[in-house]
Amino acid sequence: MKSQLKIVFFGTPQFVVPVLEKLAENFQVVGVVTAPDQKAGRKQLLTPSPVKLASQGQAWEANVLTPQKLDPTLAEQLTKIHPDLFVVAAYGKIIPQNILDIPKFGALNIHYSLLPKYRGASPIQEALLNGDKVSGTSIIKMDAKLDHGPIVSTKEIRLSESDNFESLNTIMTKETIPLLLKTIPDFMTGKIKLQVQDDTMATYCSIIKKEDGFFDINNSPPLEKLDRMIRAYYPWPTAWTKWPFDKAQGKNNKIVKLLPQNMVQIEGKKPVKLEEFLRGYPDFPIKTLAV
RNA sequence: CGCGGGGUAGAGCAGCGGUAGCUCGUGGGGCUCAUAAUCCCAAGGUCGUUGGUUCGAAUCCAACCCCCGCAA
Repeated sequence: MKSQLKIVFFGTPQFVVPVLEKLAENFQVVGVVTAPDQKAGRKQLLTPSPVKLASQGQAWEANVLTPQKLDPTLAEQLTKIHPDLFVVAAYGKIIPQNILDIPKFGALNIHYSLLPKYRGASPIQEALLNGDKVSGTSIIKMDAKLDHGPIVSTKEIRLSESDNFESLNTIMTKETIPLLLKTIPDFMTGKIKLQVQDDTMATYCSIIKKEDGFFDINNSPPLEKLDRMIRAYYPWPTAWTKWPFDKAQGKNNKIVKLLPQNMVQIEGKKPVKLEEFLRGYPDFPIKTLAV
């Protein structure tokens, strides 16, 4: 039985596509807002966001919006659609209050941490960097402040020593989808009592930059920290360093990435096990990644 | 025409004009109570493809195919 609830979905990256798909199976997705096309790939071709690509051929294809700015024009477009609810998942921009006010039931946001902990753009990475044993996923009713609105529902997720950003992200999404599908009807009918976040407990994390993954090969961090970086920053930006290796004419600096599962990748080459890497590059200073 | 790295034995690499080499793995053998330890021997490569230059090319030139990093 498909609900007649009209939803507009806000999201951009690949990992959020399953959320959109499941929403579409259970509700009326009447529009999607996602990031504008960007140059990507080695050829620098203009590429639509994964969410936009996933919208091709779908019922809401005509209402895929890719605004540069969340301005009155967008508000007008959204108003025309007459949505009942927004669902926001890794959209990438802060949505102003006047837009959040458009749907009659407001906007829900999914966030991959146990709020108010790790508000911001990199909750999974932050949990991995801190070596947390438990994290989780939260659904909140959005307000204009960053990840600040009252909590609608949450679910704890236990982390393992081998989780990396990619794997944990997949787990989070998998756990969040059923929670979201269950939460939406309960939220609409007012069955759920919203829980205001305790701002005094809030912590924040900012968007990951490429340099965050860098470490000095001559002064590399303790193995435990390195291991956390490797897992938190995989597959991007990865824990990486610059390493000078001998070449016929002088020394050359190459980027070397450390990947989960004891894998190493030097610029221009495929990932290999550290053990194999060392056979070809016996001078590489890191001899083990075992914690 | 965004920038750059690379394609050489099963794997990771060196060689960069004169009949292919290192580490590891593999096979056989020795030493051991024994061994992922150690020693000896062996197998295994049309050096990405196609042309060109040369007495001679993995090594130089051209084109093409494939892989990858930056960037976004």
